[in-house]
Amino acid sequence: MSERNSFRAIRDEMARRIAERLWLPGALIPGEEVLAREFGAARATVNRALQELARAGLVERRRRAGTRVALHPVREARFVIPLVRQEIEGRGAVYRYRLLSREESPPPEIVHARLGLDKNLPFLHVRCLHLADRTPYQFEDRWISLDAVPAVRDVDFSAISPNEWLVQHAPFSEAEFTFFAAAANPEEARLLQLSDGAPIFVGERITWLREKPITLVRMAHPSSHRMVMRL
Amino acid sequence: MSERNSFRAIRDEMARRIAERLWLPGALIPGEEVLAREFGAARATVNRALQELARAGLVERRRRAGTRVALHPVREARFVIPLVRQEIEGRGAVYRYRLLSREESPPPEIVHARLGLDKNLPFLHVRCLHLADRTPYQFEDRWISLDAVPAVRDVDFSAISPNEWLVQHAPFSEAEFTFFAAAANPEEARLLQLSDGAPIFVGERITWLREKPITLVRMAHPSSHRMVMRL
DNA sequence: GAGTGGTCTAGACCACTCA
DNA sequence: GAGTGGTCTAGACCACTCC
Repeated sequence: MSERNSFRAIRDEMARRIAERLWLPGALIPGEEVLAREFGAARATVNRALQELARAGLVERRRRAGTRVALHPVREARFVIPLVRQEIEGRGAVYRYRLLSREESPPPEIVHARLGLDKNLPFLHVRCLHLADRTPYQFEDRWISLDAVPAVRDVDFSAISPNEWLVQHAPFSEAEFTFFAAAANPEEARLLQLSDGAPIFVGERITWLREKPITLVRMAHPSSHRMVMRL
Repeated sequence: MSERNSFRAIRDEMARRIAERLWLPGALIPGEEVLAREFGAARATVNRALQELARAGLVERRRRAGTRVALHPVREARFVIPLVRQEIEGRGAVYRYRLLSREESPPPEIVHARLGLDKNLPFLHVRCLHLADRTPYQFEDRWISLDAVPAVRDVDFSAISPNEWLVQHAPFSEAEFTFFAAAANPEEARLLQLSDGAPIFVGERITWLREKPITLVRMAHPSSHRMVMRL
């Protein structure tokens, strides 16, 4: 592993040259063929290394134009989409779950607009609370499309959370996440045991399966919540 | 493109089989050799398709054990680390920048602890404001290690923001991001034109170059701020 | 020990884009 | 048209892990 000619070694060596300014930002670096000769590797191996650097945002590649060191390393971080339960248990706390309400209901205008729907489709509205060691951790307010996930009609969600059930029964192909800060409304404050207007951390998620909206969920956390990711 | 035997087509077809439960969660799927025959492709091509599915969290692969459909699709989203300026200009607003203070100073206990430093190193403390169309967008409060980035002593940051300068002059190898909601303290409220105690969205970022801390920054946004990522 | 995925090679052809 | 990256192939060997 990490031999002189492994794609990892080649990738890391090239990353080093970029970090240490041997290859300057904006500069054209040698072509794959040349690098392959230099590193004593096949072109495919160099290609793999370069593709990883491109994915990491360190270089920009274009056919015919060649590979350049990125001017503004538009790097990206990855973050794992957790199950609330795993998130809580991962912190060594006991996970508890409480269903607050579950009813079929037409979604309010704002939800409708958020999902980009033109016609009125039947939805299931589920509200529940996730606790860590008896402390409120997340208030989940969710709309599930009965059109996209009809099976959900037969699930009562008293034992399993919608989060968990959907992960196992309703695959998605696309998702959009939005995070922001807000002031707790009276209900959120009560459920999360905060004072009125206290800052909360909100995550909103919409998922689709092939253009069809599956679910929209709003997850509210007390301001002690930390969302962490590493690069 | 997307021919029958391209790695994309193979990847998408396998993703479809997983989404439609033709391959059940936890089930072992055929080996690369078998799949290669089925798709009329080389094993390397199937391998690339499977590696992408594994990276997306749809399958889990282990040597000798084979490839299984993930039980809990631990999927991950990617988000790009933006330059504030690009973020603002990307919204069609005019970017403005104001330096508030710049001074060498030993970091407070809390910063010190956050960086995991044992000895007292010299730091540069920079505070500045980023505006979108004259509206406060982000208050940046940053500590830069003079030990790791000595060149920063000669930069006065009145014309270029530390964010932008560092991206171009101080590469990093590791980064940690933390996001949370908080209540604006009096200074933050004044600078962001909010009322005292209003909810703000805070991003904290620490970057390292080979174990050595480069900078710690706290970025505060008004609660109208949205952080969005797509999968 | 044997079976699976992980990686590498050498060669080939294609796709895109610049001149 | 020509040069660069993008992808595929066929074959090979290796590394890990389960039996």
